[in-house]
Amino acid sequence: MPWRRTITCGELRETHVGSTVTLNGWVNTYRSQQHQVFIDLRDRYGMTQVVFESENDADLFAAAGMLRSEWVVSITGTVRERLPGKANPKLTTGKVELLATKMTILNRCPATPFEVFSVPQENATLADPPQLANEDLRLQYRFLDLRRPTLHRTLALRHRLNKVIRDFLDHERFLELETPLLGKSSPEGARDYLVPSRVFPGSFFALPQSPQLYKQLLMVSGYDRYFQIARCLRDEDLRADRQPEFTQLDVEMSFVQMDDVLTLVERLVVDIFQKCIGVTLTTPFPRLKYADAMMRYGSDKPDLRFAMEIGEMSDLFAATELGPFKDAMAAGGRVRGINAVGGAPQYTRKQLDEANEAFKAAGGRLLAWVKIEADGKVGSSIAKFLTPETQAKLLERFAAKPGDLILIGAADSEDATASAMGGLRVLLAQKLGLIDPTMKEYKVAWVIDFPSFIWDAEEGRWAANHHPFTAPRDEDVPLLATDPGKVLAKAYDLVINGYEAAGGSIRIHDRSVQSALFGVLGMTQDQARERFGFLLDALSYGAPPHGGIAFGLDRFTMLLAGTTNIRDVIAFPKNQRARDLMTGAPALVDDKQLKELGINLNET
RNA sequence: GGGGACGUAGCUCAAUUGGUUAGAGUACCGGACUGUCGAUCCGGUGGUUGCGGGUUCGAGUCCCGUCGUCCUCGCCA
Repeated sequence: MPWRRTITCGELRETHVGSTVTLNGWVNTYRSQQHQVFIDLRDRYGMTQVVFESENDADLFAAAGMLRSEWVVSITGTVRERLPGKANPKLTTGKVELLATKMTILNRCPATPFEVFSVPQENATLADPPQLANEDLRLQYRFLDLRRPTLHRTLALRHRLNKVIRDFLDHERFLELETPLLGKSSPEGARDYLVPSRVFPGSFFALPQSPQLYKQLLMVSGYDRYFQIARCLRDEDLRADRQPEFTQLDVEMSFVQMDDVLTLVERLVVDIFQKCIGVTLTTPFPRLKYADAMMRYGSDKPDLRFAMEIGEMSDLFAATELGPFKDAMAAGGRVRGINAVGGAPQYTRKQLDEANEAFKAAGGRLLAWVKIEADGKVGSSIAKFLTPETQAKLLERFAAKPGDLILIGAADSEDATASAMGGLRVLLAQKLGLIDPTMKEYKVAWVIDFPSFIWDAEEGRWAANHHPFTAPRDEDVPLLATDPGKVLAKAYDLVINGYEAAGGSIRIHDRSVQSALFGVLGMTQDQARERFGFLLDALSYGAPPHGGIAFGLDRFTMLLAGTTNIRDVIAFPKNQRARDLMTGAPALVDDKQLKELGINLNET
């Protein structure tokens, strides 16, 4: 092929001056003058300026004048140093340019529905167009949006992440094994995506929510160190950090205890941060008990980049006549406070009212405020109910200084109070500018000692917090029979900057413990067998002690890339309603296809 | 299912209290220009203000409905 490239658009330097090369790429921008046409030619690797001069070849010059953005061309020419003072420091190739002698137009491109050209930056990288179009339009033309250099970089980062993981785990003697996509629906957990069976009309496969059951079976089969970079599917509503199909790094190990898993994962995470973005993390990662995390940060995945801890205030208001606080505590809730340090000037009375409304919408009873003005004067929305002693204790407890804003909230249960205050804590931090949206700082921690069970008030029974094969702490096993709410699990979450990056547990391999646990969940042996028959079978045939973890790789890539939008780290994502705006999926299918599957649609 | 924000030219946005012919930048088309680099300069094309209904002398603006996108609560072993 005469047009085949001999070098990429990011490589030419002064050492190439004088040589003849061929570049292939997209026209990024064009600048035409009377006697020169300049083209910035772009590919994955960078950008190179090509110049066409009228005095050399009139036909070629005329053809160059026709070029438009996003045309695909092959250009052969001579590398030459730019004229003195004409170097472009924003381009890595900026000291040279290609004097074109031959051009092949490989493909034309109509005016694009939005601008896709790249902008050279001061630090010699390429950035997005100055104004990004609406995301739905960009998703519809994802193949154009994906030309953006930041998306190229993010997907390359994702590749690197996968590679580092595979290298690390391979070196640790893990086997990468695949598990089925077409499986069996289980009643627990998220809503399944179903796939109808043609051979068995009326029967359905379920796409996996995770490879959880299979990886435990692999342990039973003696593959004592397994991992998989697995696609998982859950038919639940989406968020900025949730897609219906997402990728997990699934890991399981035999003959291990919790510390073995945590230590290995710490080494892996350190390796990832070092090799993917050059950030050095120190180990061991701090371990935070679930109960402490909920008390101090109001979240089981606290953002530890800022302090601003929540404090217990129930004792100060034990005898209060303030209705909402009194009622909340009578209902079993708590009164807790937080000091938005230096926040007093940032909040008007109206904004505090809005904060109260938001707090109530999040399940709280009342969010009161205490402002310490610059002159030390104290104002409060509940001044009538604050005795001087209470106020003094309050200020002392938060080490309040002039300019501080203390917010005190109550809700009808301990959990509700904690999470409402936790939501408030994050809002305050955002408002006070304590959170760097570009994620240049990373705070990594484990959250451990999760309760094994949560009370399902609707159903009036205990439900598994993690999943029903999560082992309780050894010392808590007796509590299964007496006080299930106090049982803590050998479960752990890896939390980074307020995101749950990974979660896992040690599994039960002891039959009597498993029975006791099913008992708590209100399941008889027969019911358990019916639901999890093959796994229980397998566990009874000589299961080794085992445990593992699963990473949300999309979220992990988000953290490494410094974005808060999961669609930025997935080549072809779905929108918030789980639609693919490019392909139009999901879509209606032929009656013939439905008929083969034995499916009749309801009239709607 | 609930709450919030948004929808105006291909794209990004503006349009005073409801008031005359809905503007700007960019893209696109044409022209000019001796080295540009998100080129510049001059000119031009481009609009069912998401869609439907209502109020009004008059609606981009107000009201109702609907569609779409994002954020969020519920939901997410």
